[in-house]
Amino acid sequence: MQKGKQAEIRFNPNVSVDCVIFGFDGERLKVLLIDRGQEINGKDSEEKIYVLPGNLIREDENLNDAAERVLDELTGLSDIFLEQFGSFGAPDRLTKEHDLAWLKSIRAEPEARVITVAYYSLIRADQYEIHASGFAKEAFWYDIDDMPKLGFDHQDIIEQALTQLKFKSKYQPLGFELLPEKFTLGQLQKLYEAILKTELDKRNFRRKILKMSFLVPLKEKQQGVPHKPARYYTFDHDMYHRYKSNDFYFTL
Amino acid sequence: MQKGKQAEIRFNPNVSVDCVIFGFDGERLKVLLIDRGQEINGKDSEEKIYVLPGNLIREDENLNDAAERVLDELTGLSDIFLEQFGSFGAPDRLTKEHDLAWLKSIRAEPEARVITVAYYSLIRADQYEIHASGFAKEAFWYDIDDMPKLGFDHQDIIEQALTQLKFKSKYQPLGFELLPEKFTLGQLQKLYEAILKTELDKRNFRRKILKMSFLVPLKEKQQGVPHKPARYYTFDHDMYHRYKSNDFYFTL
DNA sequence: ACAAAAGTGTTTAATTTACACCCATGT
DNA sequence: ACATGGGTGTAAATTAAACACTTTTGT
Repeated sequence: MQKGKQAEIRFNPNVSVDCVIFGFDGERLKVLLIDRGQEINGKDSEEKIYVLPGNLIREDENLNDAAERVLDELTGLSDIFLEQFGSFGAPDRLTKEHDLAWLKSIRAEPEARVITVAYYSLIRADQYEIHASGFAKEAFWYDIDDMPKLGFDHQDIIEQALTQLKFKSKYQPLGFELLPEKFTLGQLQKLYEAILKTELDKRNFRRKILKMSFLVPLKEKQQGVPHKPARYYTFDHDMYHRYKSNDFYFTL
Repeated sequence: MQKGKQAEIRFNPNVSVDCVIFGFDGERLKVLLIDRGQEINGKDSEEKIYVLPGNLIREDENLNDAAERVLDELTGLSDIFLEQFGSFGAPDRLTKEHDLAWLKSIRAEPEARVITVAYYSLIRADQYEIHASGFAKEAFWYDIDDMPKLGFDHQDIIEQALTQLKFKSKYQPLGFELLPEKFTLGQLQKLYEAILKTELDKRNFRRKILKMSFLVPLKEKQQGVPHKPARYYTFDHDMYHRYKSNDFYFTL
């Protein structure tokens, strides 16, 4: 991420990154979408088109850096662990008129064939502040089961991200890189339930998840809740990686 | 642009595909590499550089098609199920002199920043014929534990492909899309052992693998082997996919 | 006092592991 | 006849699944 020599920044016209940021609010799984600020029917129709935060990569930056930069530029989110999960780029990706129209308004080569490298992450929706900027007019969390019309092939990209998230969460302890600092076991269970769309037995869940040695209980407990306050846990990165490299698997 | 044939074929200068083809010969795991036909020290030194089969994509083809085409063009392999597993493209990917020298000999824009989308597959090394063509002077199987010097970041790409293969084989029944038509359970076990680098108990392996309903025994048996001939099995694609979608997991 | 989620064990069923011998064939 | 890998079952240990009540807090 170098700034300064403004005139020097060149973008690669053929490669972009897109970020699928899943957010969990304690109840439901959401995705972060941006309103690209395009009036679709001339008048101020309600038909807006939403897209994933994404943009072209710079010629001098690697893919991961590009993903982090673009996410930051459009939504203000930084220091988020992003995991690459696939690349998309059918030549007929640009089939919708409004997509082309929009590209003409922001790109030097709007008709260039673009391959996008997709990343995803999972964060606590309420622990980060979103600030739309750049061409993002607004940025919102959308419930995964109730999404608006999306530009390009972003619907497809999100679906694949979800598949990946489900798969990973089933066979690995939910990429804890993707999780917030501290959490209660109830929250963690709800998260799993939201991702896997099943109900889990509380006692069995706790036993299994605690058997993995990288969950560490904190002294801190919930406050101000109208029920028995739950203990917070955090997780030990070192332990986690040792565990991970040791060919582990687990199942819920 | 590159080929004299038709003036119409245009390549995207910034995006390529690379194929990591794993081959199993009944004993060991190999990778298919091509000799790009470059004399490295002027004289006929033994220091050749090998690369994965890969090349730029066309402007009008999607990524999967590009991978299939490029693989076919360079090695003669077709009808092989390829699975995308990642994209690579550090801006400093082009650090080796000989890589640049070679690109200058075959590309219109040899210095362009290239992002490559990587695919892998696994086949029976002895059931396909390899015919090097295009810029591939030769194509060989190399033992996974005894590989020559590789161009670009191909060493890294292969390592990640192997990790992916290991991971998948552990949690899914080894992408049977990637397997040959018919096989004995002994061969299948050896394959798993080669990938996972462990020994497996024969009886337990058979029980577990047969419990999955998509392995179907054939009437055919081995012939001409100096021991009790083994039964051949094949696998039922439909069953496999039904199984797969049903949230299954399994472990060896 | 009540509503709401936290926290905690045991019994039963299913799965995994370890382990050894006979069989069919080619040389 | 012998060398080679194919093919088979069982008992013991581990892991998964089902299940209900008491605790702590805010209102």
